Amino acid sequence: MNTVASAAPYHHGDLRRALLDSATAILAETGRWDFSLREVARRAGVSHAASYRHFTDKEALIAAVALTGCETLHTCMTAAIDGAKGAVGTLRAIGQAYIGFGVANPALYRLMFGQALPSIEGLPPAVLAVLTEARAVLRGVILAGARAGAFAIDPEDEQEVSVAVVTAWSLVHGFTLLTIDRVVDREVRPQVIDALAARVADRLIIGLLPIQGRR
Amino acid sequence: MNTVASAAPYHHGDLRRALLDSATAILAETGRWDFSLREVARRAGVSHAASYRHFTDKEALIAAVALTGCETLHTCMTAAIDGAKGAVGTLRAIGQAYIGFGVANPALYRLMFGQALPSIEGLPPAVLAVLTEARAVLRGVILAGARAGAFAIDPEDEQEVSVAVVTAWSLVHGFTLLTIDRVVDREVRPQVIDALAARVADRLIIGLLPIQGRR
DNA sequence: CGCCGAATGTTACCACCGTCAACACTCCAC
DNA sequence: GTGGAGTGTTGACGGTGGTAACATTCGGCG
Repeated sequence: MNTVASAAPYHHGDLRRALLDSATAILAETGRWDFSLREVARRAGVSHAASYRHFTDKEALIAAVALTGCETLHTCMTAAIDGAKGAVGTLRAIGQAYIGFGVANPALYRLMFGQALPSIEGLPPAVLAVLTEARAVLRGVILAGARAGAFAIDPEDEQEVSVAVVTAWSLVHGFTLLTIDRVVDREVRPQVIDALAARVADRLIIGLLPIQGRR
Repeated sequence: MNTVASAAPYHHGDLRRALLDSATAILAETGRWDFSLREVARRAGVSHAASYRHFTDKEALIAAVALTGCETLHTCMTAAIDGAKGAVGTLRAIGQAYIGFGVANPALYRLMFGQALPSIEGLPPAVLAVLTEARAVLRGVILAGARAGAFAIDPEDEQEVSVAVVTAWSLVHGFTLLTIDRVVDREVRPQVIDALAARVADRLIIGLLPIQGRR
């Protein structure tokens, strides 16, 4: 029993958070999520079995990391919407935020969409909820644009709207991954990813604009 | 020493191939590539250390599996080109072949673009070569279309062509992954993926067409 | 204050894994 | 035939995920 502040207390305080931070740090440093649970524990300065008081599983820990990523991504997207004007501008802002998050956190992004999703079932419901809402946000933007006549989409046609949603999401998701994986880098090596992303987005948006608005 | 044919011979014959097949089978069945090397060996009816005569590493085995996937994908793409006419038709055919491969081999696809690519460096050069050629094929198609006036792209503008290549690849890659991960399924549940893919592709292609060709 | 149960962390242990080294069998070239 | 090269086996090592039994601390209740 030592009341000196510098002595490590038996109880950690917030070990759950500390473990998450350690795991996230390792993920960011190595780009891999096949680290050992024991290494995470070592890093948090705790014995290897302590994590089982906070996570049922190694997989559960990793899922929790992925969840924080989903939440951050969602925050980025909604923040981007707030600062944007017009349907096209909003769409662009969302895409930019999305890609920006992925490029800034490549390993986390790959974890979220690579391992955490071995088919969407069996996911922590929390992750699923965030993804669902993210899609709803995108759909809302496109729908609003369609209603305002900014896009050549019939807002009453569910299918057509869905196609646009899937198209936009696919483009942004694919671009993010190709950029992370450096496949894009070898095609064009842009000063800034943003510039390329903007031009790629243009190609999509041109396809969405009504005839008179194009080019 | 037993000359009876039914006795298992000491030498396997083509163990390398057998190990690859086992690993591929496990991958397809479970959707995961964190299987144990020992399980692969068991499946091939061989002792746990035998694989080290054919693969330096567990990672090497997995990379080899990914390589076969890359080759198959490349084959699918080139085959699709042969049967297609016109720039738009060819582009559509490539996309369809690409998506079809991904959907038919979800785990393999995810392995190829999820784990085998922790940034493109450090990849087996063979994989890299296949990817590079795949991109060249796509670029060739788009360039040809641009030269023929089928797309609103200046064939002399390297950047513009590259943007189109990245856009097309991003869209197809993203769509494939979202479909594999069942994210798309919850947006629209199409009778066939093909129909959705075609409509998504249309959105891209409309953006590529010259003005007079649209809609 | 003192005590007790719940929460949290530790140690000890298990089966299994990746990898290596030493050994066994088989095939082919001479 | 014989001797190496190639291929498969056995056995061992340290590390890992996971569990159980034990230790420590905290918070509430007398």
